[in-house]
Amino acid sequence: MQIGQLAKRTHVPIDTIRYYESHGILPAPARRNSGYRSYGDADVARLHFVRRAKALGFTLREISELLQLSGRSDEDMAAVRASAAARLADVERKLDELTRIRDGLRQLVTACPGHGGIQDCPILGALSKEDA
Amino acid sequence: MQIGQLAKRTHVPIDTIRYYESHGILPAPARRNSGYRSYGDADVARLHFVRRAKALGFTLREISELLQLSGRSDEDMAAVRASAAARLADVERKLDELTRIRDGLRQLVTACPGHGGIQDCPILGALSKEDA
DNA sequence: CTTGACTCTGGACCGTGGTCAAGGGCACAC
DNA sequence: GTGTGCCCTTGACCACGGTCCAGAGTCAAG
Repeated sequence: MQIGQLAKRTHVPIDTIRYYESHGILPAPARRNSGYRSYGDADVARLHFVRRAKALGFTLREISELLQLSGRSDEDMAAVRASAAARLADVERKLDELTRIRDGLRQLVTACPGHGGIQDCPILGALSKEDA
Repeated sequence: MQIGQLAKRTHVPIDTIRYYESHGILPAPARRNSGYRSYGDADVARLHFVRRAKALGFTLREISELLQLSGRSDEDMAAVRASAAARLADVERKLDELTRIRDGLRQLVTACPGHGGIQDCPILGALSKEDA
């Protein structure tokens, strides 16, 4: 399979596939005599892996590490679990933060009557307050 | 007040203040004969505004627009409220997405026994699946 | 008068995750 | 052998939000 086929099957753009290769996320594939990259089903699986992991919020660096791990059959799965747990903790932290932000915005929107002179706007007032 | 004082009072680095000015977030301040920027209390308030709005997830572009609005006293506050409401909707969308991600990660972490050969790891298995 | 702290400008650089373009080679049909 | 479509590499460029640097000017204290 050449790169265009791989791109179509995985819905990952060609440029992005080459970008992944150059940044160590994907292994360098075999080449034909022509220099064309030659891919197999394992590469399709790897790109699916990348897509799904990205959807879960893993960075490309983390994905690369997971893929390294998955290639070493002597490894224990503890490291993989630890990575997922770290991601989970991170996501939960972000959820907390975003929830606080949502509550703050709700307060602002609720307090604002939505019409009248701008100098009376409680949103702008609240944002200009000294104390963080 | 010169830029170093403003930086100290607002806990915004000097370079960042100049960056804001060059990107239209802050107005160009008056200059002394020496060319030094000269700030007043209004600039302190504006930087507090920026800090707080950033903490609420507004982009610099949005903050800039809010500041433009707040400077035009003939404006109605409807536009301000609309901006905050748009931000709120955006945050709620992100919360939903992040919640889905959290649930996905929880499933993975729960399913993984945390030890054993990597070829049996349910996390790597789930991530490699074809279907998104 | 010198020293040190502060400020000025312009432009380079960072990380993240790509995206695009130029200038060339390869493969196959007609 | 020429057209068309695919592929190659290198390197520039994008948004975002800064951060840092060099080389020069300013200002106050000792």
